[in-house]
Amino acid sequence: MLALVDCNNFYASCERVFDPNLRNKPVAILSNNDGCVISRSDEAKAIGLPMGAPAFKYKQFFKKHNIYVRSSNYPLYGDMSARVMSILNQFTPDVEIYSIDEAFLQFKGFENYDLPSYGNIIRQRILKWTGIPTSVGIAPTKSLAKVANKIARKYPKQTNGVYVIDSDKKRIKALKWIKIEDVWGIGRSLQKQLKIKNVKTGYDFIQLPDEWIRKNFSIIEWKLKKELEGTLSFKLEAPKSKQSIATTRSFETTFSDIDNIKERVSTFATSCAEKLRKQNSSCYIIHVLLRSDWHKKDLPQHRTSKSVILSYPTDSTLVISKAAVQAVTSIFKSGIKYKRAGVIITGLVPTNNHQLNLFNNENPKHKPLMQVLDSLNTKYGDYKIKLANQDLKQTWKMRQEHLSPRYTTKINEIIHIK
DNA sequence: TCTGGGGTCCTATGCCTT
DNA sequence: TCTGAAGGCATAGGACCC
Repeated sequence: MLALVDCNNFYASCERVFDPNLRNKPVAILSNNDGCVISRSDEAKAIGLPMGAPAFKYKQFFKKHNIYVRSSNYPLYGDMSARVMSILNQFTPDVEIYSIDEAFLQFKGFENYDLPSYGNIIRQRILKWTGIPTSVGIAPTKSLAKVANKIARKYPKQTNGVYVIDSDKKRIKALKWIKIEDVWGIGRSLQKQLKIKNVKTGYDFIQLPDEWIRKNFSIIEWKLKKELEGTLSFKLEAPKSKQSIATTRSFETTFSDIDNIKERVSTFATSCAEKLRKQNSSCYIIHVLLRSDWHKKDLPQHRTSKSVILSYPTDSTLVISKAAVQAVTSIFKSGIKYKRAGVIITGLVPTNNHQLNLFNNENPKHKPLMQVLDSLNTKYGDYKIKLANQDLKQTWKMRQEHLSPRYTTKINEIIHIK
């Protein structure tokens, strides 16, 4: 059996742990740049605040309904997540951290356990030790555990936050209950195709013939069907090293000049390179994206990207930034108002263990230079050492008007008790 | 004025080689 | 030497997740 443990309204719950004023009140958390709503408390959902609501359109709404608004505080959420996950590790050695707020637990050799009560112990311990409420779904497969979790979340009073699918009868009942768009792995596009075939629930989906699914969809949907029928197809995954590292952002305004875009791209490349060195990897593929404002339908649109393949793997900011800037210069079109750019690095290899190229290798001076750069940036934090082509005047800053303190990761922002 | 960001995986396509 | 089929690979783009 597998359990899916999911933190309820995770970001909103994290804010509540440290600010009791927010308890039992409607809370909304905004995305980067305070752009749109990405997490809501139950109270905010009940008022009718939709997921993804653009903050600027909902200013009045927030005010009218006394919704407490917070900017996203990722250092805080990341730290709270690590605490929750370490608690889960006490219950079984087989834990797959699926995302910042959820994890799958596998119970091998737990046949004699009373799983509903075990689920309850998990919930209670997390709540007591971290203050984060969770829901637990238990079932023979991951996809069914997801369904069970939805039921636990939807009916907290009846289920006490834990629901177990351990019989065919319960499985069929659950599948007849769950809407097709709420099934894990069914997104907007698939939902549209399935509605044409009159598939409205998870149960309708498993009635479709295997061949039809195989022909019209990808292998994933076929596996999904097996999972919903009770056959394990998605195994618990071991932690994998990352395939790619990305920094992509929307600009606070649009840019039509190459200089501003080069500066942004250089900054994104620098950030990717720092993340890369933190995990002791090097990369040899650099991918740059550039895109106009798709909300402005009347303006000419341009969406483009370019990859650069290096002849040797590198973790040098200088090399990665130079390649990214060259790439973006070659795809830039004048006369377009660009709104968003990004740098994605792939082809990741461990730095100390990669194949050396006979003729073409990293400039040996870069390694000590990067070490100095990283240690200075760690020491002086916000006053970073930058490349000359980055934003030296600090004119660019993310909007975060409602940011809570980093209670758990910065000593001078720790909670005060009066 | 102001509509997120970071990932993974799959498929279609085109080119090259066998 | 020509030709078509088939497989491998890289790339771009889409779909999905949180």
